Amino acid sequence: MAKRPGKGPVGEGDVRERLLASAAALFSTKGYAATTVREIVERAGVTKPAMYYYFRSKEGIYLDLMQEPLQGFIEHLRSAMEEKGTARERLVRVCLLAYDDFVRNLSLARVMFSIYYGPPQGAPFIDFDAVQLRFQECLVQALKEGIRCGEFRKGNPTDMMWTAAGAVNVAMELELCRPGQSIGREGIVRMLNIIFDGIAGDGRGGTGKGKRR
Amino acid sequence: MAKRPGKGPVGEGDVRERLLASAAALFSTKGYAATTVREIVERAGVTKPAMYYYFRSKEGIYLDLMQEPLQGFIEHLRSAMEEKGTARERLVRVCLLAYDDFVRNLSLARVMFSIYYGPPQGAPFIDFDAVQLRFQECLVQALKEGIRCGEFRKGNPTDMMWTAAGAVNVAMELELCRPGQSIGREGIVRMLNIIFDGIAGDGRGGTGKGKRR
DNA sequence: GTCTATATTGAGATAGAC
DNA sequence: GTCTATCTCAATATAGAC
Repeated sequence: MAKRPGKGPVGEGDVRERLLASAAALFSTKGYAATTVREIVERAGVTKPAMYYYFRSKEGIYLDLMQEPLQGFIEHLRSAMEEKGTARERLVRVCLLAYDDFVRNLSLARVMFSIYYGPPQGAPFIDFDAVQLRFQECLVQALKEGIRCGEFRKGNPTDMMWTAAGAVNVAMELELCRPGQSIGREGIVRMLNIIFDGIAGDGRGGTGKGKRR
Repeated sequence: MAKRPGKGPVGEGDVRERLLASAAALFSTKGYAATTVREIVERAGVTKPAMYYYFRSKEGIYLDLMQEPLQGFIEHLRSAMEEKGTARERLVRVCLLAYDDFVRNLSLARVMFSIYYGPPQGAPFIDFDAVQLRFQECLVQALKEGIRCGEFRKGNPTDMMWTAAGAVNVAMELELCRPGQSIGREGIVRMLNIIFDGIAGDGRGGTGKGKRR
């Protein structure tokens, strides 16, 4: 009532949005446990009861914050898998999609990373693993199709999936801890090309050790 | 004085060791910020002043805990790079070494992961990036030698390094969040073989898309 | 060296006015 | 809806006895 009754395109954002943005920034720079609600509300320019009004607790604002981008990613995966193309194209597309979503929500992705791979920090449980699994299933599906139609050589699609997922993860992790040196989408494509083509000698006179299978 | 004056092989561990073990377990299951000094000392079976006697603070026990394995890893890298072998063998060796050290110190590695890739959680700064950089330099060195002597095809050694590092990271991350399904050392070797050999069609009648360069 | 007891600070959360 | 003021509890850290 005091500020905006909730009408029209909000310029700076209403209280709820400001609280979410503030929490995202703080959780991602200090961590969930190390962030206090006092800091969240101060940064948002409101007081504590405002936070407890919109979200029931510190856990509540965390859950509201994280779950929406995760649902979005699942949805993006679904549509991407419906598009056409060769197996290789589909694989690259899904990898870049994951990376794009990651970068778009970089702050929350940092929080997710630290909780998914590390200790929960007292934060309420979110099933990040289910999302990760969904992503990996998409990769495996593309790889299996590629193997079936002869686009890829025979082999263990799960191993191939992990190798490709590793390339995507590396690009994400670079974005997290050396933002300036990130290799970006182009880097992912180059890594995937390496995986597709291999790096062992191509007859230029190497030792030829790599010619297995 | 009350327990052991510090003589002979300590069976269960003296107070200092018990405190370190307790802190490692708690930091890795709850996170640095979410772990309290009270929990650390209770699990170690001592009282708070004992902790403040051996370490000056919660930050102190964290630093003592993390730094020793990091120094060990740097040292292991150094000796591994002095051994002989083909570039491919050296690359695989360094990757497995990193993985072995990671698994050996899994609890602390989990804490490191969450702080290196995520928010610092209020923990004092440790230059994990310098260690990571050292590891990557070893990989690049092996790759450059392999390219120079024709064992690997020409290409960007940095991109190749990231791809290999991604494979190692994936194995580590699986160990962290799906310990039962970890692909282990053998999985790393299989992923590196994929990177060496590529997964694109090998003339079995595929679309032949992969034959760039 | 290790304890009991306590100081001190700041956390998450709420009551109740407006 | 948003505030001031405050409750309650647990955190890190320390003083001082033994």
